[in-house]
Amino acid sequence: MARKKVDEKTIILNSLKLFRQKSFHNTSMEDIATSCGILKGSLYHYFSSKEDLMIKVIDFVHQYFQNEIFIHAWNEKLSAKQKLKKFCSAAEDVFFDKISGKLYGNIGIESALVIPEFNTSIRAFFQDFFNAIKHIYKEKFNEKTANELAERSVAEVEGSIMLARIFNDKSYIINTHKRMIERLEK
Amino acid sequence: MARKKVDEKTIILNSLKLFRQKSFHNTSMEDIATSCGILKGSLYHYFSSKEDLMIKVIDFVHQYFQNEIFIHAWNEKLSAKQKLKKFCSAAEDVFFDKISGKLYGNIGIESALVIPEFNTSIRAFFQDFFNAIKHIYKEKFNEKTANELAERSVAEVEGSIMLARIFNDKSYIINTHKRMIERLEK
Amino acid sequence: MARKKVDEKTIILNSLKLFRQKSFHNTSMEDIATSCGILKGSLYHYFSSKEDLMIKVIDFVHQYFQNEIFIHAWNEKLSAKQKLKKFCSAAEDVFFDKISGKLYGNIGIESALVIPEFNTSIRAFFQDFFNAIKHIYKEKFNEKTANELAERSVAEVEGSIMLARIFNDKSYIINTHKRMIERLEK
Amino acid sequence: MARKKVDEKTIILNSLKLFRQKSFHNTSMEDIATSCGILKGSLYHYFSSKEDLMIKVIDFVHQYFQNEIFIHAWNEKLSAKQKLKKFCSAAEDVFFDKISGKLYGNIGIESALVIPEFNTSIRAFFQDFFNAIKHIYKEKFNEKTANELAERSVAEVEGSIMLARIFNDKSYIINTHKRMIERLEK
DNA sequence: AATGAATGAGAATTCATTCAT
DNA sequence: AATGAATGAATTCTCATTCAT
Repeated sequence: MARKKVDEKTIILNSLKLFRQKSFHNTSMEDIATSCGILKGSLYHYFSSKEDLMIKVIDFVHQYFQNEIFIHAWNEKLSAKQKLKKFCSAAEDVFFDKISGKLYGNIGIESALVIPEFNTSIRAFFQDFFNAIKHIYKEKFNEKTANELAERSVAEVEGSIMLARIFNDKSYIINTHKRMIERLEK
Repeated sequence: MARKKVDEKTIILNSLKLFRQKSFHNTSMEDIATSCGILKGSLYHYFSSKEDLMIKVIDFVHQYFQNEIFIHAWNEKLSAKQKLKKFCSAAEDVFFDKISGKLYGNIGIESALVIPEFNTSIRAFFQDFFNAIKHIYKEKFNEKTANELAERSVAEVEGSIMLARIFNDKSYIINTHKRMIERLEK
Repeated sequence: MARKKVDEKTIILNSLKLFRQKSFHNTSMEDIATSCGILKGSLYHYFSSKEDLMIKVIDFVHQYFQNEIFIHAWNEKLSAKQKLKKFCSAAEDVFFDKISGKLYGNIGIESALVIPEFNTSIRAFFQDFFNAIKHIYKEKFNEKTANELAERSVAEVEGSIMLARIFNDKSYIINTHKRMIERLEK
Repeated sequence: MARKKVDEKTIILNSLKLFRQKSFHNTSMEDIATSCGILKGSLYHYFSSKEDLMIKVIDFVHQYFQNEIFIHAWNEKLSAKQKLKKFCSAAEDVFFDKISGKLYGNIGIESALVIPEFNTSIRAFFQDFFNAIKHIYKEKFNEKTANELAERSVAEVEGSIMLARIFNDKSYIINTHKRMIERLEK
């Protein structure tokens, strides 16, 4: 069965790391292959193109966020505030690499407009992000208000990730999270 | 032979349009030259490299925002609310192309990390953005609160521009602007 | 593990079909393997290279034509005209796929010059083709005339197969066959 | 205006030579560039893709045949026999390279099926080939007969070019031409 | 100033082939 | 025998950049 050096998931994880560090366009298939310890051509066993790989990376991120972050919003054993605290704390773990101290970007931002398929996957991600936040706020607020608070929160989180990277300062994200939690208390 | 077909500003304006529509990486020097009615090689009379051009585009945008948008924040003949309304309305003019109906992106988002020089220019831009908003809020709030409201506003605006493009729906931006104005009333 | 999924002949038949539909260069080893229900690597148990496979395909075609088409020329129970009619009818069965309605090409044309070994096999094929036709015409004509008629017929048949494919119209081949039969009557 | 090393026509001529010697698939863009004394990438100044180049090569051949060979069929100062003799003699000049002694193939044969655009161009070529021959035969024969003789001639010529290459013997073509001329005398 | 030709490095992708299991 | 993973060389194509005119 031949010496297996990598599997699909490893490639996706390595690609994700590179895409978040250097962006989609600044990462070559060669970079990805090297990071996996295989040759460029071998990537095409697993993914039919760089774009196919990107879509699978986006979907992996989506699923990861679903399982590790969004999920807290739906845990009905917790109060709204507890949900949101767990949510934010899990999100912070994703954006700050404790080991390297690096700040990671959100892969969607730069790639959304490259091909329509990327946008489809990215919309699905944000829809679930929005739904999770809205569900939390609905414990305290009516439909309309929860909706607005969720829209505002998603925008603010995404904007603060951008600012955090530009200024290399994670407090933008932390402050946004604090405000999201405070809003529950009013 | 020598007569001028274009000037630096025309190239910058055309580049800006393309970068906002298609992003830095998806715009080639050829695209830019074509949009200006000149040939690729001629661009190098004005800019030493694509990156040099990009920096000048960012600085142009910075200056444009300064003169057309941020400036309203410092017009002391206006009330805080009037300032902010003018500010937001001017910003909307920049992001929605009334003629084509298209939504334009924020060039900074995808290019900030390409080369350090981009980041320097982009930081300067956001610093002035932040200062303008903070100045408005300071009419009604103390230093600390104004600071926080400005940080929040900048993040929310940037996030909502991203969402507006992804979902092709400008109401994300309009709603953010509304909330920014409401905050003055509390 | 070891049980046979395919045999050499199945691979040759599948390859032949693909080579005739898509040509040698436009058919990959992967295409061939897929059409046989096995994996690419497994082909190398039967054939040492794509070229080795091609030679065996050509030789198979040669043998097939020998047994199914050329053979009628040597059946001395038949008249020359009967021989030729059977010959042509059998040939038509090979070039028109009654099920798919497709027209198949002659594999030799495009591959003759790829490697010398192909040419050797292809020459042997045409030699036998020519001999069969000449034998038929010799019943009615002298050596020299039969020779010329055979040369002419082989050229015309091959040219008409080409035209039939280009114009997707099998009547080129049918008309050529008609003329070959008419020539016996003069 | 920079040192011009090649022009479009030179590239087309060099490509034609290579395609006829080695076929479309066995000729790389690198081969073509080298034969022109330029680099691979420079070819894309003149042709947008290898296929685009191929179409222009086919169209060049078409035009060349039109001006150098088919044209004799329409020279009404000549008798039918004179037309055909000039036609055949001009054609022979194209297929035998007097300098190298090499026999050239007909580029259409192997490439007709690669992309639909090739087939369109190749059909146009054969249509004009057929029309020219038919016009000659119409001086002596009625519509129907001229039609059939033309169809037969085109097929026979193409088949004999193939045989000439396979057996490396130009007499296949010469004999076919002789027969075409003889048919006028019956 | 502008041109247009050429460059050359590098990108994605293809594919016949090898080989350990 | 068959697999499936990996190889590595080749191929098409892109694109920022240079430079003689």
